[in-house]
Amino acid sequence: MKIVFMGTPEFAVPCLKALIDDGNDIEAVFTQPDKPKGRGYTMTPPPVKVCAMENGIPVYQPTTLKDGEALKIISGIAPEMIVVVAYGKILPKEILELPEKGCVNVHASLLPMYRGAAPIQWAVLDGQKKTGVTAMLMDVGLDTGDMLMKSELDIGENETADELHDRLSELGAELIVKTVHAAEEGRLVREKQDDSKSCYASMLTKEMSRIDFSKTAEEVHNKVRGLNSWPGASAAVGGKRIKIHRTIVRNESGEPGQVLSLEPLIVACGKGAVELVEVQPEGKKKMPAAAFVNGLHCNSPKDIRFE
RNA sequence: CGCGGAGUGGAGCAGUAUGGUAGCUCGUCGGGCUCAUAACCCGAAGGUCGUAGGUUCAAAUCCUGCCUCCGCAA
Repeated sequence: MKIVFMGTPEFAVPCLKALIDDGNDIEAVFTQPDKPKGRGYTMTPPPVKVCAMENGIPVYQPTTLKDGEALKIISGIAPEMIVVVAYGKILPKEILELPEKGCVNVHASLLPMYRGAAPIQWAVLDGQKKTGVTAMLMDVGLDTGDMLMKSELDIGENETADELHDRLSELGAELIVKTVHAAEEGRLVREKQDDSKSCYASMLTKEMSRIDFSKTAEEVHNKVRGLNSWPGASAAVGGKRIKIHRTIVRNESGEPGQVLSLEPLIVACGKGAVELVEVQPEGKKKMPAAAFVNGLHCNSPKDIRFE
C-alpha cells in the first residue's frame, strides 16, 4: 500500500520497519525537527528519521502542519493511508481527510483508556495488570477516533515502563501490519470509543519524580516502575539526590523513609516497605543497592534515612 | 563553548589542601567451624591509580593536553 508515515521517537521505529519489511510503499516520513539534546546540546535527529534515512525514504520535518505546506506535499504524493505513531503533532482536518483509507494511528493503550501523551507510563503508575495497543481511525479529537483493531498484553508485577514500552512497540508493529492488510482487503470494522470509560494520560514531568515514602509500598513501587527510565523516581539520602531504578514490594513496616535493613536495602513506606534493588546516586552510574551500601561505610540502618 | 560531578584490584568507596610502603566494605578462590548456611573464623590471589606529556631524588597526589562515564538543564 502507498503510505505516508508520521512518527518521532523510538516507539514508532518498529512500526515503520515492519511496514517497510511488509513491502509497503512508504513514500515519505514526517517527523519532528532535530533538537539539541543531551550534554553540550548536540543536535539529535529523532529515531524515526534515522530509520527512514537508512531505508532511503524522503524525510520531512516541518515545524507546523497548519501552514498548508505539508498538505501540498502529501496531496502530491496522494497516499492511500497515513500511518501516525507517536508523531507529536496534531494533524489538521484537511490532512486527516486526504487519504482515501484514512489516517490510522497506533496508540499504546487499550482505548478509550489512557488517551494522550504517556499511556504506557500511566498504566504502570496506576498499577494496571493489563494494557495493549490500539489501531484507530483518527479524527480531530485527541485519540478519540473509531477503533479498528487491538492487541492486549499483561503487565509484569515488576515490569518497568521502559520494558513495557519495548514490548508494546513490537506489538504495535504487528498490529499496524495486520491493520493495513485488513484495510487492503476491505474488512476493517469501526468501533466507537465509549467516552464515559475514557481517561487521560498527561505528559510526565520532572516534578513527579520525587518519591513520597508516606505513600503505600505499592504506590512507591509503581512510581519507580512507571517513571523509569524517564524522568525516573528519586529520593534524597544525606542531602544528596539518588535515583531509584528498581524496587520490590516487601511486607516489613516502619516509619516512612526509615531504613529497616542494609542487606538487602529495605526502606519503610506509609504502608509496607520497598526493597531497593538498583539505584543511582547523583553523578554516578546506576549500581546494585548492595554496592551503594558498601560505599556508605555505615554499620547500622540507623545511620541513613531516605527522604 | 549551557552548568556540574567522576575515572584507584571484579563492585562501591577512602587516600589527593601538607608529594615519600596501595587502604576500607564487599565479591572471588582455598582452608576451618557447623546437621547446615547467603552466618562465623583463618588465609590467598588480584591494581602500569583513565590516558599522554611535564615538574621532582620521588607523583594516585602538583601542572598541561586528550579520552571516557554520569547528574542537572533542554
